[in-house]
Formats: sequence, structure tokens, C-alpha cells
Amino acid sequence: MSSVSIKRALNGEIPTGSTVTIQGWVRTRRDSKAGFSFISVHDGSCFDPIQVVAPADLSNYGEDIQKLTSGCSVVCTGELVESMGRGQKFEVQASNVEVMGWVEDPDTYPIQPKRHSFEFLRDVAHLRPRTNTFSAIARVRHVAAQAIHRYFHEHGYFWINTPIITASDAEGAGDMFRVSTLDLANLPRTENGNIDFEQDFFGRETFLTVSGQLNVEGYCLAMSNVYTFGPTFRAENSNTSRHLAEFWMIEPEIAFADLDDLADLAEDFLKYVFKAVLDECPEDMAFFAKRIEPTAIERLENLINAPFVRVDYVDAIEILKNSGRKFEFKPEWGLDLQTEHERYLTEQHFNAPVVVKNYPTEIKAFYMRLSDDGKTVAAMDVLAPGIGEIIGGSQREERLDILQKRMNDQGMDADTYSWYIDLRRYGTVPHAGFGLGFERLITYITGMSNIRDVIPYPRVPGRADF
RNA sequence: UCCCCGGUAGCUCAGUUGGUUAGAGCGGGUGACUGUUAAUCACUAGGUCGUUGGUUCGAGUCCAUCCCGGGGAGCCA
Repeated sequence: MSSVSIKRALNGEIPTGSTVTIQGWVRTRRDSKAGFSFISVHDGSCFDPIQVVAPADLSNYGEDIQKLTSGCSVVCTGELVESMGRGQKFEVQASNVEVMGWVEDPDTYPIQPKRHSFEFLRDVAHLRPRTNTFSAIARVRHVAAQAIHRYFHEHGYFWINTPIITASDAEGAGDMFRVSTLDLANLPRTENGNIDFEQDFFGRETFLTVSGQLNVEGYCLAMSNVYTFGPTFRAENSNTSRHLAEFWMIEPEIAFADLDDLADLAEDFLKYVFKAVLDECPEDMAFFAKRIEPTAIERLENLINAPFVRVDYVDAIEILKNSGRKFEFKPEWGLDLQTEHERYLTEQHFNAPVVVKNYPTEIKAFYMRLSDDGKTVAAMDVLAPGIGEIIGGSQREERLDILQKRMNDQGMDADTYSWYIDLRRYGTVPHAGFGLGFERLITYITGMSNIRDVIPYPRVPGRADF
């Protein structure tokens, strides 16, 4: 007989009286002297476990069932019935309970039926998906990822798989992880003593990508509307609850578009994804609202319904200056907005998602389009209450001469980027794109406070366990 | 990388101005009880006090060092 998921068994689509087989892991076992045990079994298919009622007359009742502890894996067959107890609609009246795998030492099994700190669970990242919180996060991650692909697919975007290994440094943004097959203990040298990368695997220096943006621009200027969704790597020594050395990024790129088109996309896109999670993960979101962040659902609903405020950087600075608030860092034209500034704008002043546009040229990357005023570039950040910057994007510099000048000014290697410059040489068009950190999105949706807890196996400075 | 806080039982924590034998709750084991559901009650086992070094008659407690964790900042997504 084939098994059914606990999700199907609990949601009423299987008629009561049917014989079902469910497979999963034991959460808790409670014995009743009335002649049976209650086994709470989860399989990850949904938030709730199912209750299996195992009568004492089963042949392995004393030998196996009464010895079940948290974490044991079981296959249970029996009749799906309406539950006599409170707390669940359906349960399985077991006719057979087979133990597939015991827990070696229940005393030291890390995942016990009690509260654990997230810090502790991070040390047992291979077992933490057995908890309510982390299985809920995994389901929300999945649904959000599916919604992202679905949004782009439905809107005519193509998913472009940009390379993980790259020779270019997307925006001079931070340190990169080196990719090499050279023998570290015996590095080949050139005549002048430098490392001879011509002998390396690719015949040149290579790194893990920090962004697929430059590559995807090539496909944008051919396929019109495209996006990337893949892993990216930053070797920065950032020790915060908002940074990972390995994370997933979503980067749409749209042709024949300017900064306002991009802001429209960002708003529409975020609302779509949030709505999908609320619609498709109601139990998980209810859990986050109950146990993690009381406003988890409410703030997503607010964001879905509120129009995003749009404000120019120059006006944002004025707002901050006139706020009467004492900031640790004084807001000043030409300086980047600090975390405290961003939070004031989105949480206090507007109390809404905010798109800040047109930043000073000096603080932004070379590929961002120079505005007519000569002082600013067509860049934007999307700020959300409770998290701050969630999206960063820009209209790209599509004019060959201006792009070349800016790259020159920043001392960039024209050879490495010749292919990128080509895109302005052959049929250039105005285009724009943004980057969204997937884990930051999941952090915001779930209300989890540390980004290390919304990716299955976090990689951070000094740690690459599992 | 910088500032602040922390590391004691499987987990969450208490531990007085340095003082003799290290405490609780949860979890585990055993038993009692019960259509139970974070069940309840009783008993019980379980600790090189993060590392290394120092001060002292004596260090979980004071000092230094390193490692790890948390909060904040910078950088950013």
C-alpha cells in the first residue's frame, strides 16, 4: 500500500474509515493506562503532526511502542478516524506501527520536546528541521521561491542561470572568494615573483560570483525581461544578523525601462510574493505570528495594501535634517543613509515602505546611470518597516562614452569588462534592474531576527560546518 | 573589523564580599495515574564550571589570552 502525507491525512481529502499508511518522525509519545499510546508524528508536509493511537494489543506494544522517544522514525498503518480528543480533527487508529530507526541515546538527542534557543539549534543544523520553527521556515522558503519564479514566468521574464565562477568583480563590492586549483604550498611564480595564474585551472584569476547582474545584462539586451535567482558569495568579514557569506539573490533586469519602471516592478513583485506566502502558508505564518513576531501577518498585509512611498534622496536628507531627531550620524548630502536614517524614514516619518531614489554619484557603483544634473545616479533602495533596506537597484548606464569614463575613473580593468562594454556598443538601450537578498526576504516574512536561521546551512566568517 | 554583554548538567538558567560536598526547571530513566496532546505526580541518574596561562593558603567567582555565541555599528543584499 502506498503511504499518504500527513498534510493529506489532516486536511480532509481522505474519507474517514480509509486505511492509510503514514511515515514520519515521532515528536512525543504519551501512554494511557486505558490501553493505548498516543504518538505524535510529523513528516514535514505541513505544520501539524498527526496523532497515531496505538492500542496495547499490538504485538510490539511493550517491546517497541512504549519505548518510542522524540526523533524515532515510524511507519504507521491504520484507519483514519475523526479524533475523540481535542486538538486535532483526524487521527490514525493504528493496526501496525513499525519502527524504522531508533534514537541511539534519547538522553542526548538534541531535539527534545521543549524549547531550544536558536543559537543552540544552529549547532545542530542537520537536525533543526525537525522543529516547528525550522520546518515552517523551510516551507515558507520553498513557497516564496516558487512564487518568485511564478511571478516572473507569468510576467514574461526568463530565468537566466548566470555563472557561479567569474573573473569579474561585479561592483568592486567587497572581497571575493578565490577559486583556484593551484597548490597553495607550492605556488607557481612568474619571473617578477608574482603568482602565475596562467597555470591555474582557468588560465587566469577566478572567484565566486558576488552578483549575476553584469552577466544577466547581456541576456536582458536580447531577451528583454530576465532575472537571476541563485547563490552568491561575499568574503566580507561581516558579523551581523543580516549578513551571510553565501546567500541567494534575485536580480531582475528589464530592457527599455527607467528607474520608475524598476520601482513599479519592485513594488508589484514584493506584494505578489508576500501575498503568495500568506495564501499558501497560513499555518506556518500563524505560528510565526504566535511565537516569533506578533505582527508577522499584519505587517505583510499592510505592505500588500499600502502604496510604496517614493522620495528623492535629496528630499530624504531634508526630511532627516528637519526631523528634530538626534542621529548618531548627521544626515548630509553626499553621505550614504545610515541604518538609523533608513529606519526613521520607513518606520517613523512615512510608516510605509519607501523607495529612495537618485543617490549621489560618489557613493554608488560605476554601472549606475548618471543623471542630467551630473551629481546623482539613477539608483534606488527599497526600505521596509522593521528591516530597513531590502532591495537595491538602479537604471544602468547605457551610454558607451559615459560608462567608459566612469570605469576609467575608478581604475577598472577594461580588458576584463570588454564584453560588458560591448553591450553598449551593439544596440544599447535604457535598462534597469535590482537585487534582492532572498534570505533577507525570508527574514522579513517570518520575523526571524537572525539571517543565519532562515538558510538551511549558514556560512559566516569562521564557520562552515555541515 | 570596532563597541558592549555572555559561555556552569542533554537543553534553559541560578550560583552572595573568592571559602570546604555545584543548584533548579525542562529533557532522560523507573514507577503511579490518565482519550492524552508543552499531560500530571513521585523517585532517580547526570557537571574537568569554554581554552590556555596567571594571582591566591584557596578560583565557577579576580586578571590576561584565545575560541565561541548574542546585541549594536561599519560594509552591504
